[in-house]
Amino acid sequence: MGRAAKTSAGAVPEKTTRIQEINRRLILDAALDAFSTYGFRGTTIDQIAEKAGMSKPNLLYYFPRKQNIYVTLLEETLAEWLAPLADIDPDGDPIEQLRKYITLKISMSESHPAASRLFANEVLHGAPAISEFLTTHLKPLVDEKAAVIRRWVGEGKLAPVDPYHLIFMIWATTQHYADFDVQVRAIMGSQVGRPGFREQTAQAVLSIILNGIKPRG
Amino acid sequence: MGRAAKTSAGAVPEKTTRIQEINRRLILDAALDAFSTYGFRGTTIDQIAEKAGMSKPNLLYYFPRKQNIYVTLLEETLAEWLAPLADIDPDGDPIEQLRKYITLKISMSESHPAASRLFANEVLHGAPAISEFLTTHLKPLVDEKAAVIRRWVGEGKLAPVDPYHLIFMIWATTQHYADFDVQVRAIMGSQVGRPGFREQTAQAVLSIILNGIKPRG
DNA sequence: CTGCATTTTGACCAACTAGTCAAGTTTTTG
DNA sequence: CAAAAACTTGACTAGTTGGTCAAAATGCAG
Repeated sequence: MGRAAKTSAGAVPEKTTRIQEINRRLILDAALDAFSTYGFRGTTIDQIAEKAGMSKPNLLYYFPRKQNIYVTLLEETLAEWLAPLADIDPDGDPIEQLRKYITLKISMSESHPAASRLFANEVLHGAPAISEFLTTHLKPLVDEKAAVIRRWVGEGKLAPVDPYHLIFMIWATTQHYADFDVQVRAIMGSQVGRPGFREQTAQAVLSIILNGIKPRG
Repeated sequence: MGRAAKTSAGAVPEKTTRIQEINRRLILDAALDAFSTYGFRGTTIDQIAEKAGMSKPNLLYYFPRKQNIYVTLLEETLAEWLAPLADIDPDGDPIEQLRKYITLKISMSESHPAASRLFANEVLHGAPAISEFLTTHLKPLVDEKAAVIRRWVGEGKLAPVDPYHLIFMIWATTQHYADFDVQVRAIMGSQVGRPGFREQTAQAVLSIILNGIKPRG
């Protein structure tokens, strides 16, 4: 499931024209919006086509299957999503590195909420299109960084904590603000939109997690 | 959207027969399974009927609309889901109360993962069926408990922390294990099924959060 | 400006799906 | 045990939706 023959970086790139570039982008942007809101099944090709400002057959000229659009979006998102984790420097100061990581994740959650929801929805439904990616790309990267964190713990630079659960906690907490936005808004009301809300969030999250993993006498 | 005329506790209860009780339960159990896996749009009435072991018209005899099943499930889930929060004792020991709350939430996430995913999916898609519930029931309860936590902070029994963000962090972290189960399994592999995994999870989560909010000298 | 390649779309179709209906079967009740 | 009430279902319908197709419009290289 989820093989994107035409769109993946397979074999011959086939020259892309100017029009192709523009229209693919229009479609992908419209589709991200729709998929992240209504899910894969809940989104119709007509919806995407209308948002993208073109006819359905025209859209299908660029992406012959609905699945293709979806998979392309996930592929585009995943690399970007993982970059901050990869950037954790094993030789840096542990608390500082994790502070940077958490801050970046919260920032991404605010600037790309649709991407976060697209991914959340996919995983929530069993990751049919990306389960392979999870084991072949995500797991190795997490294993690598978990080893770094474990070393930091061994060196007494962090309180004894399971690195995997720490990473999950960071993911869960930061993505929560994008994925459960409606709930956050229902509870915190107008505060959410206000400038400085992200800083306040970052401050609270950092305060709890960083104090929670600081080495203890 | 989402008025469940026949199934809500509205007006006359109308005597329910033995058969009704059995079949409604069969339907709801089958539907929870399906909705939590495939989402509302991704689930067909035929699917639910087959899982429940009855014909589609028969299912529709008990729940005239697909929406009714969905809303009934959400209503059933929400009350149960909120109970642990309501149980936080304002007169208890802060750390102990929060330990109990987190432990209970992790336990629920493991024992009712489908319910957690049903709810996550609903909120992720903008909570069309329960946005009213969020503001009329959830918000007041959270406000109440947030006030308690704020008082604890004021009394120096907890480190200065925003109560709302603390609650969000607890929700996000505990529900993560149900909602992102596939991802957790892809990364932690066989460990997840093993006995004692829940205890290990609880230990890690409690360690970070409780140390993160312990009053600091 | 001409001929070929690319792009665009109206009209259409087959598959699917929520919900209906009338006619049967089973259960309950007096 | 007979009549009424409750339950069950095969066959059907109307609406939706992913995808096709052939023909028209547009862009572009020489």
